[in-house]
Formats: sequence, structure tokens, C-alpha cells
Amino acid sequence: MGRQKISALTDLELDVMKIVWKYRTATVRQIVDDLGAFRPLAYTTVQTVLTILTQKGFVEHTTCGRAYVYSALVQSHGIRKETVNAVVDRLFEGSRQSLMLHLIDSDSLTPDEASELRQLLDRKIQEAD
Amino acid sequence: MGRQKISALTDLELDVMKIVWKYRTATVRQIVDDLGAFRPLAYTTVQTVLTILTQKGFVEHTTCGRAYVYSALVQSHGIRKETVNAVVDRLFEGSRQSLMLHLIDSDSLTPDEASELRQLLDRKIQEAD
DNA sequence: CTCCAGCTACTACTTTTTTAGTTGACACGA
DNA sequence: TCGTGTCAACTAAAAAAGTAGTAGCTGGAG
Repeated sequence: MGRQKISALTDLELDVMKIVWKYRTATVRQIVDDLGAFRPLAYTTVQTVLTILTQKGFVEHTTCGRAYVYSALVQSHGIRKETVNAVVDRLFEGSRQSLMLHLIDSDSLTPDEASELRQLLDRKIQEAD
Repeated sequence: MGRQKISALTDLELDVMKIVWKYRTATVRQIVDDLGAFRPLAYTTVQTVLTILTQKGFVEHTTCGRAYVYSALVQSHGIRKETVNAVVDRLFEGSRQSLMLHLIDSDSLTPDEASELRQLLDRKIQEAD
């Protein structure tokens, strides 16, 4: 097996996948429009990205009239998991704990958020019984 | 501001940076040797990467004899922070909480880890007083 | 003083990513 | 039936990432 990249999807690929996830199925036109001002791209550019995503096995398509209707073959949860695992492996010595600690230590975690998290955690621990 | 990539460093760049961080200062030779069997690369390949890392402002070098001695201009903590922020922004709708939840929900969290985590959170909450 | 081992600088080539134009099919309205 | 607009396919091309070769300089061993 080769190197593991931090992200399975490139930046643009992710933007496109997000829209496919959002609508569950989407045509090229729909995706171009939805990227809109946020990331204005030529129709053919999006088309190319979708072809690549198909080759990589992230999406598939059916036909509706002349247009292709794309749907995801991987869900966002799976990508999240893979990405977080890669970050943990490559930047936190494989320790999930270490990443947690990083998040807890970061200045931006408010006390409120901390106690909310504690509650979630408690619930999770109870569930484990 | 342009797109924000998931990682500021490419895969190979990160491998090299890790070694620079490990030794605090390192020559090309040292890095090539340390990559060793794990990632065997030509001397000149590592050299090229270091040149790029210099251009990007991640390392600098002084001279010792004929050889360059590289040292880091960014610390691993900074890269961790940037990377985690990018992951949170792009995959967890900007919610640190959401990533935490993902980590807590992941099957691989053992009860031990959970209670350890609880202690960490408690400490954080107490510190806030 | 000469020569070599080892180092940097420069060049180069491949693959991937990002971006878009051109072409040809074809459906639909006039 | 004929043109027009829309779509997929193919082609293109620049920029980044990954990998390595060659040339040329130089400090130190002999």
C-alpha cells in the first residue's frame, strides 16, 4: 500500500462532493449553479471533476434525458472518518487521545462547550454498559 | 484569501518536516538517512523538497562546512493547529464540537480513553474558574 | 598542490490537480 | 425539416507535487 494522504479528496473534489451529498443526486448544471459565486467554474470544469470522481469510485451516474445524474458512492461520514484518521496518524502519532487533547487545550473551547462535551461523554459512557 | 487546503504541507514535505522537528536541526544527508527504508529517496529529491520548503518559508538554513543545516521556522504545534482548523472548517462545518463528537462517537474509543477524556475535560472546566 | 568525495545549483521528466475550449450528437420548437 | 441550444466526449494546458540526473564548486586528505 502506498502513502496515505491527509485527504482522500482534493480540495475541488470535496467542494463538488459536498453538493452531491447535499442534494443526494445532482446534475452537472445543478452543481455549477450551486457553486455559483462561491466558486465560479466553467461547466466543463465541473464535468471533468465529476469524471475523475467517477474514475476514483466516489460517485456514479445514471441518465435522465441527455443529462447525467450523479450520486455519491461514499458518504460524508466515511470521508470524515478517513480524513480524521489520516490526520491522527500523520500529525498526532496515531493517538486519537492526543488530538482530543489538542482540541480541549485550544483556546477556542469555551467552558460551556467543555461541559456540554462532558455531558455527551457521560452519555456515551453510560451507553457502553 | 484563496482556497484553504486541508494541509499546508504536502505529504512528502510533512515527512521531511517531521525529521527536522525531531532533530531540531538537520542536514540533507541526515534526513535522507532518517527517511531510510521507510521512504527511500534520492539525495537530490530531498534537497529539492528542502528548497521548496525554504521558498514556502517553513525552514531556513545556515552553513556548516559545505553543507546546509536546516531548521524549522514553523513548529509542529502550529501545523497541527492549522490542519485541524482546516479539517474542522471543511468537513465539520466549522464546528470544533462536531469533530469532538465524531471522535467520541467513533467505535474505537475505549472506556478507559473515555474516562481519561472526562478527567481532561473536568480539569479544563475547573481551570476556567 | 592536486585530486576526490560530497555538497549545492540547475535542469528535467512524470503524475496529479485545476481549469477550460472544441466537437459532435441530438432533442425540441418553429 | 431545419436550426439552435444543451449535453457528453475529447483535447489541452498550466500549475503543483514528486522524483531524480548532471554539472560544477570546494575543503581537506595525501
